[in-house]
Amino acid sequence: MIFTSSRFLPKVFLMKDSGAAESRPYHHGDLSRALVDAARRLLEAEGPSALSLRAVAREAGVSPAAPYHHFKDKGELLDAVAHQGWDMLNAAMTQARTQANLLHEKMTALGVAYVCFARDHPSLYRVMYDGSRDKADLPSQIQLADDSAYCQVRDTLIEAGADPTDEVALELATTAAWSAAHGLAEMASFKQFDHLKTALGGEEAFFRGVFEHMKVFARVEQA
Amino acid sequence: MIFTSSRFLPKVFLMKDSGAAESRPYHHGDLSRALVDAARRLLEAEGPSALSLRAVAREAGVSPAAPYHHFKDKGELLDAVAHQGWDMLNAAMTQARTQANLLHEKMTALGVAYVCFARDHPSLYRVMYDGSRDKADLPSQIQLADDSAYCQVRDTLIEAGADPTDEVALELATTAAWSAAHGLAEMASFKQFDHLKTALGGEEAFFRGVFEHMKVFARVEQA
DNA sequence: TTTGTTATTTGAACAATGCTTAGATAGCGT
DNA sequence: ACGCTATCTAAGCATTGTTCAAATAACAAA
Repeated sequence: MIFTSSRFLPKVFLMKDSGAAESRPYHHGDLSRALVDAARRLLEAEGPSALSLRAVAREAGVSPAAPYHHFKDKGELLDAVAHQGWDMLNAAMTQARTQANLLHEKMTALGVAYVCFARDHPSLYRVMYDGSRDKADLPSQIQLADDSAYCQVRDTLIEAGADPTDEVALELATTAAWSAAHGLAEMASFKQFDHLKTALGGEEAFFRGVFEHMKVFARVEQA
Repeated sequence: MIFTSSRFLPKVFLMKDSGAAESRPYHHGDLSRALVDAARRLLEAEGPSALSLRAVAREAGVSPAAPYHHFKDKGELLDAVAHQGWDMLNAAMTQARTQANLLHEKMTALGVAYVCFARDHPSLYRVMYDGSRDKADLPSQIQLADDSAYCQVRDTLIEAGADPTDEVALELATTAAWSAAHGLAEMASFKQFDHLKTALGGEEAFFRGVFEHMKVFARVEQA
C-alpha cells in the first residue's frame, strides 16, 4: 500500500483542494452539496444578481454542464439553497422563543428575531421567497415540521392566551404575525427609515417600535 | 396639399398603426411612452420573467438598441414602469380612503385596498418593489407627494386619534401599517391560505381578518 | 430649397447566460 | 477483466443586456 498508484484510488483523494477526507463516492464527491455551498458563498459575496448557474459551477470548480446531473435546472439549485435558508430561519426562531422570557414581549421578540435574520442574510432571504412566490407555494418545512417558524409563532400565541380550539382565529393571528414580520423585513432596509432608527437608538429598537404599533388596525371609537 | 408626397411629411403620420393623430415629434414619436406601454402590456400578458428589453423593443416594433436612446439601461425602463405603478397605487388608496366611511374600519379598508391592488396587478407590484429594493430607496412619490399612499395612511391614523405632534410614534404607526399591508400582499397569493379564504367566504374577508389580528403584538398580561 | 446639425433608429457585434447533446471518463458490481 | 451506469466535459444553440459605427429623420438656418 505504499507506492499506491493513482490507478487504484479515486481521483478525488488526490485532488489538492479536497481538504477533509470525507466519503467522496464519485468523481467529485457530493457535488450537489458542493454546488449549494458554492451558491451560498457567491450569494453572500456578490449578491443575488451574481448567482448564475455558470458562476456557481465555476466557484465549485466544475464545468457549466455538471450541475445538470444533480439539479433539473437552475430553479432546483436555488430551491436547495432556499431549503437551507428556511432551516436556518426555523432555528433562529426556535432560539428566539426560548430566550425571550417576558410573556408580554414574546411575540415582539419573535418578530424582531425574524427581521434580524432577514437583515443578516438579505440575499438568502430573497432567494427563499423568490422561489416560493414563483410557485405560489411556501416550502413544506414551514407548515409541516413541528419546529417550524410557523409553529413557533402559533404556539407562542397560544401561550399568550389565544384560544387553541378556534382554528380559524389562530391561523389568522399567525398569518397576521408572519405578514407583519415579512413586511417589516422587506421595508427595514430602505434608507427612508434611517432617521427613525437613530432617533430610537438602534435598529432593533426600531423593529420593536414598529411591531408595537401594529395595533393600528384595531377598532377605534366612532367620533 | 392634395398630392402631398411622403417626402414632406414625417414618416410617422403615414404609419398604419399610428392611430390617434397626436403630436409625434420624431421618428417614432414618443418612443419612451410606447416602450413603457409595451412593457406594461408584456408584464400583464407574460409575467415579469418575460420582461426582457429585447422583448419590449420587439413589442414596440423597434430594434433592440432603440430603447437605449431613451433609457440608460433596462433598470431605468423598469423604473419608469414602476413609477406608473406607484401612481396607480396612490390613486387606489386615495379612492379607498374617501369611500370608507366607518372610522373604526378605515385603516382596515385602506389595508384591504392595498392588498387588492397587489392581487390585481401582481407583476406590476413586483416590479415596483424590485426596483426600490435594489437601491434600498423607496420612490420619492411615496413620501413627498401630498396625495401619496403613505400620507393617506398617516392622515387616516390622525383622524383615528393618533397624536399629530408625536412625530416618531406617527411614523412608527404608519410604517407598521405599511409593513403589514405589504407583508400580507406578498403572502396572500400562497396556496396555503386557500382554505382560510373559503372558510371566511372570500378573499377580502380573509384580508380583513388578518388585519384585525395584527394586534397580536400588543402587550398581554403576564401569567 | 438647400445645407448642416442634432436626435433618433438600425444592424452588427460582443460577452454572458440557461440549457441540450454527444462523447469521454470514473466508479462499481459481476 | 468486463460491462454497466453515474458523472463530468466540450461544444453548441438560442437568448439576453449592452455598445458602436453607420444610416436616417427632424429641424433650424441660410
